[in-house]
Amino acid sequence: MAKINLDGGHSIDGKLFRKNLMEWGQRYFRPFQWRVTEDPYLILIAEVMLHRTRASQVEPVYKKFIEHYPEILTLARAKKDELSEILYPLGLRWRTNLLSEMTADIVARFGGKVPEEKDDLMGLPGVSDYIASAVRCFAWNYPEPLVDTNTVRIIGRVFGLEIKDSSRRNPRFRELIASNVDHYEPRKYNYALLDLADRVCFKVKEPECNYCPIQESCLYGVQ
DNA sequence: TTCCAGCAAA
DNA sequence: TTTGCAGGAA
Repeated sequence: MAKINLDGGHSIDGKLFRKNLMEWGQRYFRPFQWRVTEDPYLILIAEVMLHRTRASQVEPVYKKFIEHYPEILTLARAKKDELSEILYPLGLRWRTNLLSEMTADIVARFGGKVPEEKDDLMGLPGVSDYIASAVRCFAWNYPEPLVDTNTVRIIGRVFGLEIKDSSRRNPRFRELIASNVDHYEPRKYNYALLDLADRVCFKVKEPECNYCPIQESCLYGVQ
């Protein structure tokens, strides 16, 4: 019975938490294009696009993008103006340059293959902890913790922690998120967390706790 | 800690 | 019209 208990705070039955979450996640899985592939290149591209950008906004751009650049060598040969035109609707225009630099780096230092090691990924321009972890989890199924605005919100609510903008850099949050990752099916687990954040555990709108699969583990709303 | 930058939902 | 978004870099 894997109990999680840090600093004498709230403790949960981690095994039950994961079971409930993943059963729910299987049912409500959002089948985005970048989720039905294990190609690390495609997953990396998606993660870069999802950076501070809604999935619904990414969908049409991603589709068009991979039609033009189905693999990394076609992207490496891309014309700059065509690339920025495709990426334009996403905003954050510095993404174009970063993506070019990232691509060139993968070609130059890793022979055009997206590296599998965490440190190698994090050495790429535009790639830090979140994207490196996401690629490793979704492409190779490594049990990586994903620390982003969504997982911070869910885990923060479960453990009754105050959630601030800076919480995603808080080691305590990172520890809690890491200690709950499922080690048998990490990909399924992390997708379920992101889907739960989108469909139930809303940020601004009041979360729909009555429909939440992990309600019994969660301190949110408990008196 | 602050900026990023277009878009869609509210 | 305002608000907030699958983070990273400065």
